[in-house]
Amino acid sequence: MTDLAQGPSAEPATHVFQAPTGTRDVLPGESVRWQTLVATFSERARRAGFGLVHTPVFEHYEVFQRVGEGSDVVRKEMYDFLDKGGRRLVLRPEGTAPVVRAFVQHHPPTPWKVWYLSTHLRYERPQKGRYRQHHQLGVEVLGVDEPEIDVEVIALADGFYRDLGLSSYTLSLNSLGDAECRPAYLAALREFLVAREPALSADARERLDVNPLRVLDSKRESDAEVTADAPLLVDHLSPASREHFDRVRRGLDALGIDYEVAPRLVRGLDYYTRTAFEFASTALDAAQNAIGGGGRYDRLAEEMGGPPTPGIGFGIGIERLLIAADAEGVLPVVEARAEVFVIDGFGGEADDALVELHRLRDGGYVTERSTGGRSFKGQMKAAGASGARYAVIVGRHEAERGAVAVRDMDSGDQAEVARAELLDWIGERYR
RNA sequence: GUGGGUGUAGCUCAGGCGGUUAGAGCGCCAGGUUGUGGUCCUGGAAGUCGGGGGUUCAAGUCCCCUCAUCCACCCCA
Repeated sequence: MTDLAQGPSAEPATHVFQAPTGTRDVLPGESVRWQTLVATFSERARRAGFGLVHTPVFEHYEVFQRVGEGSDVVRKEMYDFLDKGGRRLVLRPEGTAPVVRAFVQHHPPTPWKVWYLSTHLRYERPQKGRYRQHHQLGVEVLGVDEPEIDVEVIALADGFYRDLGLSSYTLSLNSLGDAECRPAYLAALREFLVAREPALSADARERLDVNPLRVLDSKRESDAEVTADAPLLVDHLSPASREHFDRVRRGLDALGIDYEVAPRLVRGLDYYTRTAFEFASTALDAAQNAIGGGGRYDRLAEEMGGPPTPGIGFGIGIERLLIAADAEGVLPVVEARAEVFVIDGFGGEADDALVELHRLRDGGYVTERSTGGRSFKGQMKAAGASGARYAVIVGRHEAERGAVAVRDMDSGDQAEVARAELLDWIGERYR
């Protein structure tokens, strides 16, 4: 990172009081949808026995280095910097590595099942559905090897989508093999690719060295042609990986979760082993259609200095999920509505309206008033706009009788109610 | 990181081949008698035309740079 002490740049300050490139503010309205997402996910996770975990927004560089030199996330997208103590730190680009680091650090009993809502930062060129700061809901399970847990994890994501009302999405499934079968397969793949290297794109050739698997999921047509008859890992799985994969498929079938085997699905993080999966929205025509993805990472805990511990998890991007929800017309933005609106008929010369406002709020009602000393008529307009069902008019005429007027904003009916009975009166009708 | 599109009022957008005080719809505010919203009518506030430089008698309009944003590539959530 550049030295901040070099001083302010000379460029005009037209943009510095805007959210930085690739970041966005979540304002009321939109944030209500976030709350819905989080509450829905939280409930799903709770019922499946997951506990909430928070990890720091930054970690030591090495935590993510383990994620893999072959991944773009590590190679070119990390926000890394030296702090004032000379530590090399990284703003968290993904969610799994920090959770595994926490697992290794605290060595909780297994199975360790956690969910999270976390902020992620990656230095990339933003576009719709891809931001420099984004948020993910995710889960991780440490210490369970059996394929049924893979099914549980995938089913959790699927159930969450369905809870939200999403239906236009697909699940792609693949196995990336294990330590027994992957090395031999990689050698065979590399041999195949090296023989055809001149025909590959520059990007693909570069990947050939760092992670040949990634050449397979290149979206470039010319590369796809070259690798059309390349050996596929699903055909070279070890008996153990084969069986694991088959049992995951059997479990998904048993739960009625549709999927397609995607032999070229690799995913961008190097730590995946065996099960890898990705959910993609079919309601989006944009290139950013992955609404969730994950897989198994059986070596990661050990690589971080912990005991050999299998793991599996997924992440779901909130911003992107909301775009998919919009495309499907679910989870609409709902404006906040007041339940009761208090009109001050004293023109600010008495505090009666203020008192009623707070009695109503204490009584549990979403209660609003208008600010700015507006006229009676202006306050009525505000009451209408607030969506409140009742306007409580606190004014001189009624005050003489120790009462207020309550107007039903839908029907226009208006009644006089003793102040002492206001809460009961509204309670009978509202609740 | 590469290529392309777009930046005019809070929002969505008009502004011919440069030419007077830059417009519309929606929204917002205020009125349409004394304390009553929604519809309607009238009026009003609100714009560094993204920013900087250049060409010109004259630039929202043309040129260059820059910033932001969107799209594609790459990759991912």
